[in-house]
Amino acid sequence: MKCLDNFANIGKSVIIQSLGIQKNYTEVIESTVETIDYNNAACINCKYKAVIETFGKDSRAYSDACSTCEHCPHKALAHKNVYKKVYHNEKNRYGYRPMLKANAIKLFMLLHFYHPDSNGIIRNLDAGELAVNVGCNVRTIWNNLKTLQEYTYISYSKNEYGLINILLNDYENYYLPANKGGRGFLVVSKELYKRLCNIKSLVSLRIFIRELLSLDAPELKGQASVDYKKIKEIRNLLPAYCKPSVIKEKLGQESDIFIVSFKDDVVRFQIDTEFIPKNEKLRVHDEYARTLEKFIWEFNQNVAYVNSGGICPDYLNDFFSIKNKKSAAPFKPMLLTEIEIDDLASLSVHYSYDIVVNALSVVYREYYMYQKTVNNLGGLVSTIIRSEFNKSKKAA
DNA sequence: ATCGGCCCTCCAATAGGTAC
DNA sequence: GTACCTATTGGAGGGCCGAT
Repeated sequence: MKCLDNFANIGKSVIIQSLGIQKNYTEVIESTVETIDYNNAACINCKYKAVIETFGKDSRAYSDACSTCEHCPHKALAHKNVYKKVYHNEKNRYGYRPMLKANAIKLFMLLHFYHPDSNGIIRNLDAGELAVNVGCNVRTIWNNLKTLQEYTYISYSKNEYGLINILLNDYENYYLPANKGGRGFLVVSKELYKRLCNIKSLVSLRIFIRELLSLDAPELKGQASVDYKKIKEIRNLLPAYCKPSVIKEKLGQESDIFIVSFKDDVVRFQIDTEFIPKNEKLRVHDEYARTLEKFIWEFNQNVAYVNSGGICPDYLNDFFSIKNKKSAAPFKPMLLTEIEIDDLASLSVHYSYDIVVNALSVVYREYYMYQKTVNNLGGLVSTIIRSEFNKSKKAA
């Protein structure tokens, strides 16, 4: 029985594709800005007011007058409401793949818990075990693997022992920064996943996972536990047959993730505090800190062994590389402070654990091996990560 | 391979909203 | 009020999906 990770990172783009792309819609965002009030007594006979009223906005006179007014001691400010129309087109933003059925969604999410490597490859999965975790028949697993491959979510093959090897097609994009086309990822704990698996209806699953994404939106900083949605907004996320009555019926069913209530055409979602995205991230942070400590400890255990000619285990290859041997200096242990571990754990939540450990190996080879002091390990590691992203973009 | 159930489409009836 | 249009609802039925 392969062990599931306690947490999985799942790309937001692929989640949204699997749930179905939202219909295009426009949103009017209202905000207030402070502007200079020219009805103010001091302005009435002012030259600059006259200039602003007379000259075009692209003229020199106009812009000079504006900057004069900006610094005028007599100016009075007024609040003005501005409306901005924002167009939403998810197909452009997230890309398109055919949407999935409930068991396919569950299977796809489950795969992320089998610690894919940095290329998104997972080896030697047992179909029967997947079936137990999804809560379906083995044949359903095989059928859905086929579907997932057909829809280009994954590639897979069966080896001579009947075990499955998987490639998560978009995995590398999950961790790209926004300016490189990354759309971020959702942190899902094993416990949350299990509860999602308890949701039988496809419509409910779509609504609730969308709600998890909403609560993870950057403007909420992932802290909110309550969200309101109009039935109409929910309809936009669903196939056309999902009339308000259908939605209400599906949301009426028990859920152990959200408490749902209605008022007129507004639905109130309240998430179990345990599963607030922010809390999921706090817990995964603690887990990464523990894992890093263990990693450093194991690493140091290997230093003496490798120095005396022992062969290092595969997962430490990046640290004990042949390149280092040429320097003839013996390998040195790594001693990290609690704060440094904490910083690295935070970066792992942001960029993924593997990427951080890989960057740490760069620090080891280029700094620690030469006894160079590192004042701000977190800063250095994130600089290395960002430059890696830039490199990979040039290569592509 | 087959069968049942659920997802989804289609359609008609009704309710609600707006212009005259 | 009437005419017209849109939104919503419920139901019938097709067909695909998932389970055996």
